[in-house]
Amino acid sequence: MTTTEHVAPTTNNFLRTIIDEDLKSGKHSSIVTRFPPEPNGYLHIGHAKSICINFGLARDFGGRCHLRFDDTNPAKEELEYIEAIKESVQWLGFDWGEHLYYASDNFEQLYQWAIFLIKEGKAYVEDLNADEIRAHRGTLTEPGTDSPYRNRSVEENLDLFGRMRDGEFPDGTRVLRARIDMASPNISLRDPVLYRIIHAPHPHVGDAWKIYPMYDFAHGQSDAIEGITHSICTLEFESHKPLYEWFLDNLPVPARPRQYEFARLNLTYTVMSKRKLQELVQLGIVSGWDDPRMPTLAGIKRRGYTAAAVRAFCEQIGVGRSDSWIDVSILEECVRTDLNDTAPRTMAVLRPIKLVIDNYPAGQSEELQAANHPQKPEMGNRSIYFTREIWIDADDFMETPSKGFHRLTVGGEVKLRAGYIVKCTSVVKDEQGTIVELHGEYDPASREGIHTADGRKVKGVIHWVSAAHAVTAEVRLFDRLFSSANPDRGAADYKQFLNPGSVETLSECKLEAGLNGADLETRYQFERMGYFRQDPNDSHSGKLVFNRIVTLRDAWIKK
RNA sequence: UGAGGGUUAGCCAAGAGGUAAGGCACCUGGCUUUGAACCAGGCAUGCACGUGUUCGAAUCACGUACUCUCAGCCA
Repeated sequence: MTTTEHVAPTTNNFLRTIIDEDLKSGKHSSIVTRFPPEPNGYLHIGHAKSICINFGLARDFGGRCHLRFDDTNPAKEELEYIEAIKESVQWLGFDWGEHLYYASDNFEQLYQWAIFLIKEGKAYVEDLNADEIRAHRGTLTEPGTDSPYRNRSVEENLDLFGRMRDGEFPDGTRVLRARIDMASPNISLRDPVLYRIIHAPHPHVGDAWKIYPMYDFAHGQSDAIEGITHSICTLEFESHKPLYEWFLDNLPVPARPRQYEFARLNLTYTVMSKRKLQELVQLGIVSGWDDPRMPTLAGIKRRGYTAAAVRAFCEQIGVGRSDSWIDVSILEECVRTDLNDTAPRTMAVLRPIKLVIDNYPAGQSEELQAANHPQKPEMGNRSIYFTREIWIDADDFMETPSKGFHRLTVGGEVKLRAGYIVKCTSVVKDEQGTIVELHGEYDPASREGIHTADGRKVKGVIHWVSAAHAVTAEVRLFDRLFSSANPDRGAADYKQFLNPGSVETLSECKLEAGLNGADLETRYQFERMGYFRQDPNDSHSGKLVFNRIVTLRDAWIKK
């Protein structure tokens, strides 16, 4: 890649070690990996880890990575998801080139291999129903027992399997099973189901098939067909590895891929299971799969996170085999690091309160230059305007300041960022006693620096916007969706840990005029407030809507 | 004693018999017109525990504890 992104130096991991050795020993001259999602939902940050591992390894070792849809269950899959998944992978910055595959494109070959197993006496048609099969399977501590149909003749199996394919039997009446070992301590080897009958249209191959292979019968063989060298999946598939290998050993496959497992990503303050994510959408707890609070790639993208930041995050968390919990703050820190570098600065007053500069003439205005980035003069300046009435943030004023507060107070002075030093002289309140307006004076000689005419240093610098020039916008502030670090853990319903304040909508925010009509893609730093970007769905010229991507680090608020 | 994994600092994580990388977090100090960023420094006499092998063990052996995964016609 040619990006100049910040990426933590890639540390070694067990997969890199394995690949290094395979390349060095000549076992492989180049590597082929794959990212194999089932198109049954939207991708989330956990998938991003897998994508970065698979595509990243291929990139770093000069190999290639395929995108393969593991579309073996038409009951759950949809075209919509296929498109959304492609888009997310591309958004993350990866390219499968010519190598887009579907497990369903291998259905005929898989079917022939099933027949091969039947002829070898290694597969049989099962007439038992699902409950009976379960009863025969045994338990974790007890062996299973053979099905009465286990010893059918090859001819009968061939006949029945052909009729299954022809659609002669209804769903659930028969399955094809591998004939392995009902007493195996590894349950996935107790005559696993290979094919089941599903009369449903398939998003990729239409209604060509009435029987569909299970994951186990499709995955390794698809890897072999595509010439995958390193088939990398998550740890829960580890117990399937002997089965994965059993098929490769017992079928005339064209290659011998190897499966390796890594620990899936667990992130704090969110849930990651597809079922729960879907429930949040269905119950209307979030606005959709792309709600900016969702851990989906669609949500993260809409929120304004950059792909570079997500990649840096995946690089930073590493790859291991031990169960781990990554704190969301690490993801947020990656976003800040990326945006600090690239985001132009601007000022926005989120909770406006008016400050009237009594010693500045009404109707007058003056143009000031503000740097777009304090450390990058090459990013240029922008014009802002100083006038008699300006907006400042309500949080930047305290009538009776708490200890350590160094913003504006009555009688106190503060520097307006890129502007003058102002002093607050009085407070105007309504009958209820709420502050409606502040009055103050400015020091005309204080344009440069933070020192007053008599040499004192002003402690606070605050952001502000000219009332005469400001544009009004809606700003959405997001917080974590859950108030518990592990809403998923324990017996309690995860929904009871929902954070009621996960979104706060402020509708009367005052922004610099330059933000009106700004490019939708540009991420800005609203100085002292965080990083923001327009909501791609809801923001338009008539109504500006900004999402807060992430706050700035705040050493003051922590105290 | 069903099988298979895992355990290195608060959170991740490198390490493959030669004396504990790195990142985040945290703490000091510096710099600063963002309480931001940045810079400098600090942060494991110890690698779940125990025993053994060895001149030498996070690395090897044995045992123990805790923890995760598997009993879908899901992936």
